[in-house]
Amino acid sequence: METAYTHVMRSLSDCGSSATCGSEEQAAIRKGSWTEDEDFLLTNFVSIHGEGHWNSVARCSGLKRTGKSCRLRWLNYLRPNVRRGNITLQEQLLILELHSRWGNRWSKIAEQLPGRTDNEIKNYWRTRVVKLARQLKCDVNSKQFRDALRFVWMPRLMERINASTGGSSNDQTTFCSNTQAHSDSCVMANPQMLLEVSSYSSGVENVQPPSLSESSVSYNLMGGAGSNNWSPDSAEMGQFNYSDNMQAFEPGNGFGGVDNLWTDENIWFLQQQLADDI
DNA sequence: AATGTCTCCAACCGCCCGCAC
DNA sequence: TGTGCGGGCGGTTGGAGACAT
Repeated sequence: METAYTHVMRSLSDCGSSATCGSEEQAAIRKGSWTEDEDFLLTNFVSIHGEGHWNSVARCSGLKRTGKSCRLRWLNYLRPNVRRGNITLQEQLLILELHSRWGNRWSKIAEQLPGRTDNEIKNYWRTRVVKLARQLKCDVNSKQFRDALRFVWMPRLMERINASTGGSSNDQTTFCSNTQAHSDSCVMANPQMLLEVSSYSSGVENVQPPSLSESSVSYNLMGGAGSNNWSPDSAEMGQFNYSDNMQAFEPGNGFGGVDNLWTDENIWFLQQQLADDI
């Protein structure tokens, strides 16, 4: 029985004797935006021969493109099931979470967002998150900014998700640790979002996104005392500590007892950004 | 209306890794 | 074991459109 792989190899091998496969045709490599005709050619070629062996695809399809260019165009644009359009609130939340865990592992993050490409996520991060860090005049990789994401931005996203889904107390899940005493500061989220997060994370081999517990329903956003000091260790444990709530970001309180980044002006600015822009 | 500036994102680049030989 | 090639990944760039002046 012929596998997809052997089919591709045989097809491309056949192509090797084709008149359209001459190296002289590669003399002028095209760059820049793809035309409709090029998209059509590539789509047809891949639908017949399958993905992979992109240099051969470039040679044999008649496209005056590099293999890398063909691969990129296919993966980021032409491939079926590519999701286009705005990143949803749920997706934003997941990106922030996964980035806090994995850093700039865009392809790994993209695996958890069906239909989204690493390029798209990378662009989102650069245009939205890095921009915000720049406006706050802090490094995007600094602890201060990461704290801002975890304690302000992500809870804010969850609030907006709740608001947009119109959940009631019956169809929401309260995100509290079992030992959390401050019930008034628990974060609520719609189970649908959790299910989406859960489905995103299925199939991950070694590590699970930190948003999930074993049951995929309870989500420990609330740490114990002193939980405002985020650490990679706590993330590794699968525990997010979004508390001790927004008080830490109120003007004059500073944050984490550390620096002077969280000036009144910065905090006000951040909250305005999150309220208006996200 | 014309020009300058900013934002977003598609595409490119260079590095690295795995695999075949 | 060394080498070359293909493919994947993250970083960066450039152009088009939106917006401001």
